[in-house]
Amino acid sequence: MAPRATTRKLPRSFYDRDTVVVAQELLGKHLVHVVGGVERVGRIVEVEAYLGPHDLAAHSAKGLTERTRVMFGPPGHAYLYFVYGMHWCMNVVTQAEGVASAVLLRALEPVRNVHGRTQGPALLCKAMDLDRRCNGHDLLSDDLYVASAGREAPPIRVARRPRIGVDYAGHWARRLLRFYIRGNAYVSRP
DNA sequence: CTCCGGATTCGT
DNA sequence: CGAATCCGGAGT
Repeated sequence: MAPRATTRKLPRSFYDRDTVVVAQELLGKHLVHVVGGVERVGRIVEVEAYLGPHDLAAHSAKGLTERTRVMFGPPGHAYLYFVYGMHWCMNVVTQAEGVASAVLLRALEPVRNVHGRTQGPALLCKAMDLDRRCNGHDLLSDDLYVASAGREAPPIRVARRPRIGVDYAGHWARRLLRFYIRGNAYVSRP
């Protein structure tokens, strides 16, 4: 099936840039996951940047381990992790291989075939059918990727706030590394 | 091997 | 505000 003329898959070079820039530019883009012939699509409305091993809130601050392996890999891949014994959360890996940075997807606005709530990183994964099977997945594949939203996409205003749930990270907890579309109803914590 | 705590969510 | 619920990572 030919891709829609109004949306285009983002190239590797989109992810191979400064993580804060990638985070902000992901807002308004479409996350696409094709499962069993069903194309689930959500508009990204809230994200957080995790900058690398020096960022004490980032998983990669613990160094290269089995869990963080994908974060250390090349850009444009999905890093999914399991937390609190029950939840999956999805990141997109940014910057060059060896630079362990990523952007956490925190909330989506449903576009097509999305069931249930999407306000929060774990709810987002549940609604989009994302779990351990997607960890390490190439975002230039045909079943999991991010696409531009098309020419009809409205202009957005971006809000910057501290990241959620990283109080253990000292001064890094106060950095303004959470970004969301101002006024959007699907933001998890406006 | 054991122990600890988490980039969350839900119910009280 | 505390429980749910499991696994990676750190320590013995």
